[in-house]
Amino acid sequence: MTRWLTDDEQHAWRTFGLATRLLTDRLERDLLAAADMPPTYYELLVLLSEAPRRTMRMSELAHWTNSKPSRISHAVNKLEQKGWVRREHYADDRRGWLAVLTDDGLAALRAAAPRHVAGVREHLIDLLTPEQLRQLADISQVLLDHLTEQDRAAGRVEP
Amino acid sequence: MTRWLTDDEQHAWRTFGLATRLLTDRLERDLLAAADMPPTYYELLVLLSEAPRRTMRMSELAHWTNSKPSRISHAVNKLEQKGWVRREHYADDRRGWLAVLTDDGLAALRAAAPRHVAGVREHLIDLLTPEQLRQLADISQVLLDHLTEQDRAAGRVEP
DNA sequence: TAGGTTTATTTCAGTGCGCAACTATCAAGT
DNA sequence: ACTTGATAGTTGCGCACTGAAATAAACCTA
Repeated sequence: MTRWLTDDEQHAWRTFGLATRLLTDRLERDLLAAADMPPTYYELLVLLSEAPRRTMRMSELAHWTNSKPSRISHAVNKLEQKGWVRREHYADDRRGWLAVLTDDGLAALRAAAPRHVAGVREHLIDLLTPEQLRQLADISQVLLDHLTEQDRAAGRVEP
Repeated sequence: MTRWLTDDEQHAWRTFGLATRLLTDRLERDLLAAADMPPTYYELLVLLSEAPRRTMRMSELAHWTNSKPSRISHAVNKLEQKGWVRREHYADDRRGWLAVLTDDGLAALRAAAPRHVAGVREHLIDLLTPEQLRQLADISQVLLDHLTEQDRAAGRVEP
């Protein structure tokens, strides 16, 4: 027997679901239009740009984007073709590979960033009061803790 | 010159973005596993189930899922193959078509719903206090108003 | 050094989507 | 009535993304 949602819960869920979908659609469209950069790529470039030596192992990329290895392999192939990323052997374990963000890649990211930030401001940040922004961060943190905890319990990631 | 995000803003945005992505991924995976129903289909079935006579015009479906006509056409083809939806002429304008949710379709939806609701509870609703739920609804409403207002200003929908 | 495990790649197939071309219908003007 | 133009929807084609499975290479342990 199911615990159905109350009207308030239903309303919250629907509004939330629709709003987030529209928001992400919008940001992705804008990013693609402005920088010819699929959202998938952007995420990977950001991860690399913030990593030490602008470098990450393939498996790390897979972990933080929680995706299968093959997906990363495909994506890095594309990024390598564009000249934004290059592969390097991982010295300590020669099965492994490192993805390194090139200067061109960093430049592309820097070129795309302002538009993206402007979009985030326009469609999210600047719409909310500081109070609401704090609330949103708190709520998101709860969800995040829960979802990553789930993954951990399922034995999918390191502690 | 770009107004970059402050640390607080950055944190809110990242947490929010990641949390929503993980949440939707999770719910979609569960739904697919439990009901063999792609999230895309589910959305359409829900829309139809709540419409008068369980019926909607193709263009309405396109509007409320904000997607291109062709996408709806393809999707309804699939749903029709499954026997969950049937097409009917629209009497008042014979260019138009109605998508009608069949009894089988309603049954499939009813079968999938409990799992889905349980997931929404487990990964969202039950994690938050009533206060937080209200905050989330308010915030989402702000985003929603803004984004649909944008669409309207761009002349994409009726008032 | 044999056997099992881990890391990553590649091939292949499936999916979902949009664009462009097309058909059919309607609505307006002449 | 007849043309013209707009609207509703479909279809075919190609593209991009993803995952499953098979493979190869390096590693680890007994």
